[in-house]
Amino acid sequence: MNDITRPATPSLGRPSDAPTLGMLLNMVRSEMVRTIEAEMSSQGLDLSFTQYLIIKKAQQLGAVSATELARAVELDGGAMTRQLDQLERKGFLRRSPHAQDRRTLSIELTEAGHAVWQNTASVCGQRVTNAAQASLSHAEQAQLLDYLERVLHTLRDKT
Amino acid sequence: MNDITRPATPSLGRPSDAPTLGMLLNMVRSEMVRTIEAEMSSQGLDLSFTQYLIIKKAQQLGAVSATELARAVELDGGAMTRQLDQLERKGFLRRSPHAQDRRTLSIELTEAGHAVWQNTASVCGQRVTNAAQASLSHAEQAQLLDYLERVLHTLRDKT
DNA sequence: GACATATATTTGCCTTGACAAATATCTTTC
DNA sequence: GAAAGATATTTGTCAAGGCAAATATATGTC
Repeated sequence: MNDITRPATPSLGRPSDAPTLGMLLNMVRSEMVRTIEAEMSSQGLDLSFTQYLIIKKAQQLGAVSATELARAVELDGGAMTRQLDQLERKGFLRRSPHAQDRRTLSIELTEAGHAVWQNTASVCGQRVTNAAQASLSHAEQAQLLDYLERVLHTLRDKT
Repeated sequence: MNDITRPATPSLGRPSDAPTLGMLLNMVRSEMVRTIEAEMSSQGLDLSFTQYLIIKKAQQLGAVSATELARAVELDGGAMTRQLDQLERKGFLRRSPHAQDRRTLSIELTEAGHAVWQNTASVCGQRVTNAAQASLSHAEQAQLLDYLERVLHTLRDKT
């Protein structure tokens, strides 16, 4: 019965039940997220992947507004407010009023925030990222990133 | 100030603020999901990406249990129950008792389910997948999938 | 065969993120 | 400079998914 429902595929291509790009992205991403969170947890650091990204970006960008940060990590503004609440409660960042624009916040890592990034979070991220790509040569790793960037731009520009 | 906080990166590597693998996967995946959902919506088909995957898998696998289906699309069992509720309500699939095991359900696409997959959902998925990979040659597309599969297996086996 | 253990499905609870409305504050236009 | 429109943040609401408990049924052990 399977022979009938499965239309003859050109036998040179990939098997018809091989994971497609969307499915694969789904799986690789969630596996990677899980692993990074587990790695941080094993170091006694209780951070979600989203919070990991926020701290990373905050560290890269220095003082930024919530909106800029939200754009940088592709997170909804409302969700960002709540994540900032949590990260502020944990003592990793600080909201201060913006000098020129009273609507805007200036968000910055605290000392504890910088420390947690340098000593733990970035290390966990690096370790997992390296482990994930361990079966690829350096050239292949670069190619993978390049392909993904090209796919991203194609999806955004065209469609 | 930025010059200080940003440690000198080997200038041959990628710029230190270039998106990393995790971030890129995040972005590409969500863009792809959004685009497929938009494509289906434009065809008058109201399906989430998760539901798209469930129908796709159900179509590939024929009659399956909820647990098998859940594993196939990497979805929690509880979440699967609720998705099946919705898809059953929409008339795209059917739950019947399993002949040998009274704990288990046998899940199968209805005629409407098969039709919606063949005529609309799979077409939308194909269109978006192709568009996403349009800037890659066929060889590069195959390589991208291969890299992602290798990354996935590395993450799963090792760590 | 009774009992302990394992598995399938469902349900409740909780957290997260998207979306929209509310509020406060710029910015532009006249 | 007042009104209209744009932008930043917060809050409410909702749907989705993960986890754990509940229930029903199989399976393995003695």
